[in-house]
Amino acid sequence: MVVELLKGRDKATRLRALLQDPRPHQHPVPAEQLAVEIFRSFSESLSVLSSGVHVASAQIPAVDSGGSSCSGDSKKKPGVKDRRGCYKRRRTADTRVIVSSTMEDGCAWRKYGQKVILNSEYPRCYYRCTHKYEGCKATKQVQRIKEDPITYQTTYFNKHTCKETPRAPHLIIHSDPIEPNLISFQAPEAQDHTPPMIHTVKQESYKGDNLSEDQAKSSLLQDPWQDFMGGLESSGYKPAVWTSMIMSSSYQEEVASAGFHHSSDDQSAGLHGLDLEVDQLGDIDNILPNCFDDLY
DNA sequence: GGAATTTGACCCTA
DNA sequence: TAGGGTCAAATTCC
Repeated sequence: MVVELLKGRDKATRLRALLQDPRPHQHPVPAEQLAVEIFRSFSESLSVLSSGVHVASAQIPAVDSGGSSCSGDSKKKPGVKDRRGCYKRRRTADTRVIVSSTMEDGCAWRKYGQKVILNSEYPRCYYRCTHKYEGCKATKQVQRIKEDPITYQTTYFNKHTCKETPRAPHLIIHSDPIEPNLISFQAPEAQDHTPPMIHTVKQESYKGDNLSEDQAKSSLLQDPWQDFMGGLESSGYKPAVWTSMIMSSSYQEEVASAGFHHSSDDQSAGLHGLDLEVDQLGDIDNILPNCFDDLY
């Protein structure tokens, strides 16, 4: 993991130099390739981190919830009995885990329970959507993190089927069992009604009326980003690592209708998500190297 | 007085 | 059978 983080930081530093250079075409490695490699370093690091945590929790009995209590007494024979008491609600595609400094997410929730969890210092709180009796099955569990008590881990189950929508997009640590390490932002519309999708935006042709090409691009890409950032600030989310931006379906249509091509191929999704961030934030000096420093 | 929260009891799963 | 998830009566809040 350390090796991958160092590689990533090195690539980010080179990308920064490239972007600051008035003659970027003279660099041997293009920015696009560096971005791909940076994204790969993030993925590899998170993959290593994930497998390491898994191994640790299997070897050390007394760790916090997340798989701890299943290991039990070392004298016990491995088998069915070792899973006793390890009941955990099964996660589905609608299950999302968010780590945040606040429990607030803009939705109306009603607390229906609180439990002391084995080996957890803090109780787990259970919430359901206020509109349960209108048929909304959305629930969430909130638990303070043992190692970082000012941080809450919120697990969402089921999508809101009511008209309630959160104010801000969310930092989602994993939204899909197939991609357990994906760190992504998901727009409210996408979170409520559509499965997570990473989309990319490339300018293919411009068919604007009175706006210049730059104005059109700016209006399409910058405004949602500013809303997104504003939403983050208002809701207290301060993520340290950003890897991709997930666009709502309505915004994809908006982008497409203005002459921008969008695609969702897995191979390039991370790259263009990263490109978007670089373009919009314009602060590459701090973002990428610091991401790796934070992880490191 | 209605809505939200608390909390002990019960249910479900592995 | 232990422990996580949910229910519902009691309590608190507005």
